[in-house]
Amino acid sequence: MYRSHTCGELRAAHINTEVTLSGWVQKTRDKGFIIWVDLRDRYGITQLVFDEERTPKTMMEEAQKLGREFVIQVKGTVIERASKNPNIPTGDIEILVSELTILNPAILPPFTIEDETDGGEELRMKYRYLDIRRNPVKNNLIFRAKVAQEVRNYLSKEGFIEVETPYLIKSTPEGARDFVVPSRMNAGQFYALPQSPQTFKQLLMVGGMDKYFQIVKCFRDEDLRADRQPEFTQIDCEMAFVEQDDILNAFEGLTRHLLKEVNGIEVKEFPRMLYEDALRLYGNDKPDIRFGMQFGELNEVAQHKDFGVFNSAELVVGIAVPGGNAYTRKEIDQLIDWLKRPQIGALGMIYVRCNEDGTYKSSVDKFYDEADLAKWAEVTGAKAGDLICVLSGNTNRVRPQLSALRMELATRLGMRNPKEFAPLWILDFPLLEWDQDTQRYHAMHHPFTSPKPGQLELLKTNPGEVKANAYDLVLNGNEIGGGSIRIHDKKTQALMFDYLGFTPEEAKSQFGFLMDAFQYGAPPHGGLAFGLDRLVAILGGQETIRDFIAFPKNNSGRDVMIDAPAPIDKKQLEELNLKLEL
RNA sequence: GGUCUGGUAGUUCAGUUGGUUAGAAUGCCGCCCUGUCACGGCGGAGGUCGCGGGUUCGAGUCCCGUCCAGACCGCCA
Repeated sequence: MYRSHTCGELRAAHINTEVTLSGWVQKTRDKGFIIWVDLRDRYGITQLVFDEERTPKTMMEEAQKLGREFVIQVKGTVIERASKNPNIPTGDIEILVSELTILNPAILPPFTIEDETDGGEELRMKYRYLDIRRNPVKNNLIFRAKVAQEVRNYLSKEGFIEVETPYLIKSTPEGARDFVVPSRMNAGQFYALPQSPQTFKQLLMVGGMDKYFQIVKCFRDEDLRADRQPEFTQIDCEMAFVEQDDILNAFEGLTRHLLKEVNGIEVKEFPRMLYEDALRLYGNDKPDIRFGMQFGELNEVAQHKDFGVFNSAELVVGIAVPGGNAYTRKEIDQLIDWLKRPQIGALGMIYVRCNEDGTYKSSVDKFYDEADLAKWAEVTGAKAGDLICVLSGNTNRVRPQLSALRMELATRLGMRNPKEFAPLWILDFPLLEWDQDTQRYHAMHHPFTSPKPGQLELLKTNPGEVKANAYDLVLNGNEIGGGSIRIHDKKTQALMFDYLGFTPEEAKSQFGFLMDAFQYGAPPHGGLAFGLDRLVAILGGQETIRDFIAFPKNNSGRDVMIDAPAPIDKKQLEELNLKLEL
């Protein structure tokens, strides 16, 4: 028996108990006459004690040699500490060791195994197994397991069946780049790893599994971000015989369950906002509504004077920054520089100071008088002491720019409290999106999304106007889930592929199996998928998803621990009928 | 594909206008220490300044190239 207790559970009540503990040496404090060893495992830290009076000399010497991260086993007696440590749960007791076994010595770790480690990102990833011993990472993984467990609890209770779908599937040109796997038995042919189990879950609906879910890995061969990994996990869900409201209610229920069970927070009914309103009021389709600073469109109150910049703009729009009047000229200039960086790309910014005495001072006083500026303040909701920031130009460019400014300022003002949760449904996404590169429409969500009832005809005349039965769940400015009511009849699906520029042959070869299935009695269905990594990070109050993934990839898509990807040898290439040209 | 930031001791970082022997903290090693828990004290070891080239009497420092890491834009149905 390696252990009778964990390193986190012994208390004053256990005093005089004989125990066996195993774990890692966190730290030794050698005072000469007495040696303390902090023994650590997943559950906590328990202090071991060796001293001149009570410990045999040979064991004393052995204890002196213990190094950080040695794996040891001890037998001993729980005793009361002479001086207690109120900072840890086991701080009232210590173990007077009677037997010490070194199960495995350890070389020095390249960084300290502590909450505030001295290790940089790269080292931590290379020695991820050491990083996982640290509380912040360990707790994140435990937190993730808790979320996944609660997802299963809730959905199972609601009658959902977890079904696994294949990872080796077929490449399709729509959407993200596929990860591709060569087939040895079928020379010159390739599987693709799924970007999502989309078509399979729809086929499960045709198969009569009317409530399906799966916690599943998905793969997209695109560049990474702090919140984007090439392989990531979705909570993938689908239901048959449902309308949009049924789906929204079902997964609002799941989200509310998670917030309650995981974060201990009760949230009221989630607000619902139309896509076009989100763009108009917040400049993007995933607004953070923990704070205000809504957009005020100023065309009507700013395009009647001789200011050419505004007059020629498609959109003049501003936000009121609470307390922003306190910014110095220099700070405002820095803000403008921030906006002008290529990543944001704004051409400039007009600002209005809302003085405490009710007067206004703007960077465009030459063109606008107090009455004009008062109207701007009214439209943007600016109060005395605020700063109105105004951008103008092409609507599709200005909205994201002002949105970036809104988020940046809210972050600086501490208005994005990670302990606060503001979920929000975004509804009625456009079905199609114009793609400049290919000069055609492509599906904004995916090609299986159904148009709003009665809008099919509009596809022929105004494709960009067609709204979809598509919805996103947004939490604190992050898209945590998205889905749609699907097309479930062959005719409509064929029509969609046609509008998306597929020839009937292409549609048949790529998605024939789906359209075939639709002929055999496909029920109306729809669903949604949550990004689990991101959801867990947000529920955990953090920005980056990497520390909620046990073994994440770095910025270049590499696993620096196992050093993957890596070349394969000639024999493997030959078996796969592959030749490299490098 | 692009923009920006960084790469100096095991680790995290500092290093001035280019100028003698490249520093600090922490970790590590040794000795000491009668209740530590961020233990303390004394001493010690530890460096291809990412790599390659250039400018210069002289380069960690300036220039060019390159590699690596991070953040972002494009991309992510």
